[in-house]
Amino acid sequence: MGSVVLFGPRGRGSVPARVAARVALRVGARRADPPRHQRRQRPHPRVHRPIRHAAPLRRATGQHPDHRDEVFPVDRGVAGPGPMAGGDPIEPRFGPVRQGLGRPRGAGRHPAARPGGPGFPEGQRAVQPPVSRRTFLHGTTVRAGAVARRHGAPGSAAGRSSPLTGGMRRGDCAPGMAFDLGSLNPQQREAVVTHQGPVLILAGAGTGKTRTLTCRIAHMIQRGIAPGHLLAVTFTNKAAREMAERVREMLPTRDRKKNRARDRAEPEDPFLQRPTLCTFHSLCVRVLRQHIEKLGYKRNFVIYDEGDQVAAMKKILSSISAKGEKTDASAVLAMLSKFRNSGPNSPVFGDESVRALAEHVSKRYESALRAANAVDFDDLILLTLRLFREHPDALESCRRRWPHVMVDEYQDTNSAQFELVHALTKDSRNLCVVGDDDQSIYGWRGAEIANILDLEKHFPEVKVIKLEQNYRSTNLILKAANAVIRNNPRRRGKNLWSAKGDGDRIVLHAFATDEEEAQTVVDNIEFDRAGRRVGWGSQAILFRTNLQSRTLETALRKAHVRYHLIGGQSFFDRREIRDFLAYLKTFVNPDDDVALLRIANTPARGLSDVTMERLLAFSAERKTSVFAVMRHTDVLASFQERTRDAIRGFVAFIERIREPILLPERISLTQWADAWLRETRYLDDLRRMEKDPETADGRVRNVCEMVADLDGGPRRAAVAAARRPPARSIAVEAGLVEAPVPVAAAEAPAPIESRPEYDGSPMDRLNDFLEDLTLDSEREEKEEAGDAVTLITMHAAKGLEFPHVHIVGVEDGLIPHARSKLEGTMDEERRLFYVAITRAQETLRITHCGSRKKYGQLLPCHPSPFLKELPEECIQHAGDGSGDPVGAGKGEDFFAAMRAAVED
DNA sequence: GGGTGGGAAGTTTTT
DNA sequence: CTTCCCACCC
Ligand SMILES: Nc1ncnc2c1ncn2[C@@H]1O[C@H](COP(=O)(O)OP(=O)(O)OP(=O)(O)O)[C@@H](O)[C@H]1O
Repeated sequence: MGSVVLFGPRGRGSVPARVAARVALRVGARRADPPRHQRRQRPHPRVHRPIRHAAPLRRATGQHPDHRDEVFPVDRGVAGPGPMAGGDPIEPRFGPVRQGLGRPRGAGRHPAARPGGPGFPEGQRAVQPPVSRRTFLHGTTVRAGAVARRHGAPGSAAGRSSPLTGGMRRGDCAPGMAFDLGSLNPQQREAVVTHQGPVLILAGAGTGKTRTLTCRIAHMIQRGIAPGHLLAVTFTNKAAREMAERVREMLPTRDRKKNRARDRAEPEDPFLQRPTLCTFHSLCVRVLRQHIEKLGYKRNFVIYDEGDQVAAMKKILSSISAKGEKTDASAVLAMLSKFRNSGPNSPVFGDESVRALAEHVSKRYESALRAANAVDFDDLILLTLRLFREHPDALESCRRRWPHVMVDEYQDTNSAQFELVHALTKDSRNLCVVGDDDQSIYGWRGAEIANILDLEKHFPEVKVIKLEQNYRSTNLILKAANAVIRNNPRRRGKNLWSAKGDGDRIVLHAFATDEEEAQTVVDNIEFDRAGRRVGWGSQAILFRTNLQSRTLETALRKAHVRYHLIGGQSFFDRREIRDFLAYLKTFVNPDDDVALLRIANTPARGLSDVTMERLLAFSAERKTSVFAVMRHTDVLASFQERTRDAIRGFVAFIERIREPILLPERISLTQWADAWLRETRYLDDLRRMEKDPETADGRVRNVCEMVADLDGGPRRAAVAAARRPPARSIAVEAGLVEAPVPVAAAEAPAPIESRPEYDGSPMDRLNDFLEDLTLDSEREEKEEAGDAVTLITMHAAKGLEFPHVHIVGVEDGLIPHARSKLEGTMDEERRLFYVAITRAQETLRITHCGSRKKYGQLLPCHPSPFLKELPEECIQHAGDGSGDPVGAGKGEDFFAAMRAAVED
């Protein structure tokens, strides 16, 4: 593992999209069917990952330098041992501080100063965020449905200075103001300067909790605590990156060493290390990569995503249940997850036989994963706990490594995560957690509000800090949010206030259909942009379910509005992506049955359902992997000659392809994958199976981009692709890049030895790649996708803020969700609505419709009961489409008229 | 062993 | 409306 700020996601280019698959390996329809082709499964018609189709433009517009400058390790300044657990540093020993930066206190601040702006200290420019503004502009592309993306040239007008940009940022601190304590209110300051002992910041939305935490990190470093000793756990990888960025801006930059993709050697000296900012899961991966052999796993374990989990579970269920009987594997997994995560007060299964069955299934599942040297999301936490329990030395080394622990969004931690935190901090007592019980929205995932409300039980001496000033929203928005959340029982009341004025009223808007709703939201956005110079980037559309984004996307695309969809699990659900990843996993570890079964006969190579089923039976009987039994001579002998040859050929293929990745020599993984993909003719198969040539192209391109990503991530991918031999490159074939002109082709590629993207052994790099994808699927190449509207679920919006927010589909059955009524989780739904409202800084529009397309059928719906909880004086009803003047001005009418004119 | 068509089923939120 | 599964064809 490298010395990285964000591990899990390495500091390299990274890979977008998210994992979570319903599509799984078809193991398990009655005993265990091997994978089969899914037919007629087309890629999502919507362009979910616009990025994925942008490659051609990428090259055309040129690359931008990788500006990923490092801040840490920071200047060590005074030599001396780092503070040990519990010991406070003696003196500020932060190194030579650049003028105007990092002044311990009282430094003047210019909130308006942005990078490059006037009054900005020399040298600071370089710290501004990498200018890789890639945006997608719909409708400018070559082919329908595809999306082009451009990135502004470094420093171009697309940059921050543009009045048309804006958007989410959190814990914001303009560079230069550093963590000037004067910019904090007294309560925040107290949290920031309290470095020792447990601290709990329990405060409402927008009160600066995250910012306080960020400043605390910077302050601790400035006061001489070794950066390497700090651990801050965030809820998402994105949040971790943002926090790292903020901390970076607050501290002087010194060592400008290039952040190499795989700088595995971490300096011993904690002063030279960087603080650890990541999610619980990334943290555990990091710990486990180091220690997991103690638990009997191999170091190169893979992490199963949801699709893999379902596949594994199906296999088990079908083997134990009567044929024809089908149990919902994902439901079983959900139950299992709850059961495993919910600590001592685990739910009791009413029925004894159910309980026994659950235990049995759970055991089988665990051993299946272990046999495949795989762990799932829950395992990451649970195995780490087990490691700590069974190997005190490992625990001890982690405690020494991170004597200071911080957790953001603490209200959403589950029991296992609490235990983890507790294990780390029980002795040092240096724990700072931050959260808001009103924003606990992950109960369905095992989150325990009790973790935050009962922190005193475990840390009686905790210093509780309350923040009451909201810095985010105008008063009417805040008032409405408070009024809504007040309807929840059992909460810690808060008195939020804001110094911002009343601001605009919340605009409430009803529509007949969801399409109208989407259209009007887009109209409003365009009106704001044209008439008020409000950039797309400062607009966000929030919805309850991922499905709802479709209608919105269609409307946005039609209007040529750039947008940025967060979440939505399509990319990695695609068949070709899952296949490709299964191939990689198989090469990493052929004993991974789930992966192997998926690709064994994809493309068809004579290993039919029946054959694979028989092999699976053999493997169960002999308690070994499918791959292993494929090499047992007696097993082979039991097959017909043709099948036998097919099996032998497959085994030989796997062994031959994985050979180079078992060696330490650095290689180009892109070329490697390119070679075996061509050998298997997988892409041809893909194309053949697809009726529509355009979707086929899309699929092939997706795979090609993955292949290109293997070497150093997307940013370098285009370069790498362009350098490949023109004639045979699959990238060229796929139209991923244009065939390089002869001159470029003649240019000798830099030797592999000197290219940082090849650092590390192939096996390690593959593991990193898979890990990034599984853990941080959300990741964009660079957080700022340029000026684009954000489409996001209410859940994923937690912690973010936007000047202008649209909440759509606020209807009974969506929020609160129909299911939550059955489950009795109305309170959580209300919190979710509260979270959504409190994302808005300046304006908020809430919409709902009278009917909504569902199953392709228009179904009636009714306004959410939560709407009645909004105080009348905070809201304003917009016209219902009948021509009344509406909230945002005449925008809607204007556009509606225009549209009508155009469409006729 | 491989490919096709028809019918059924299902839709919360995510590391 | 979309995706998954099964039964039936070649
Ligand atoms: N003392 C302060 N002075 C000025 N602005 C502040 C101050 N504290 C926080 N802010 C600003 O308030 C906004 C909200 O801060 P932040 O995101 O840290 O709040 P939060 O409590 O973590 O919110 P949430 O509960 O929604 O996650 C940010 O834009 C931040 O820059």
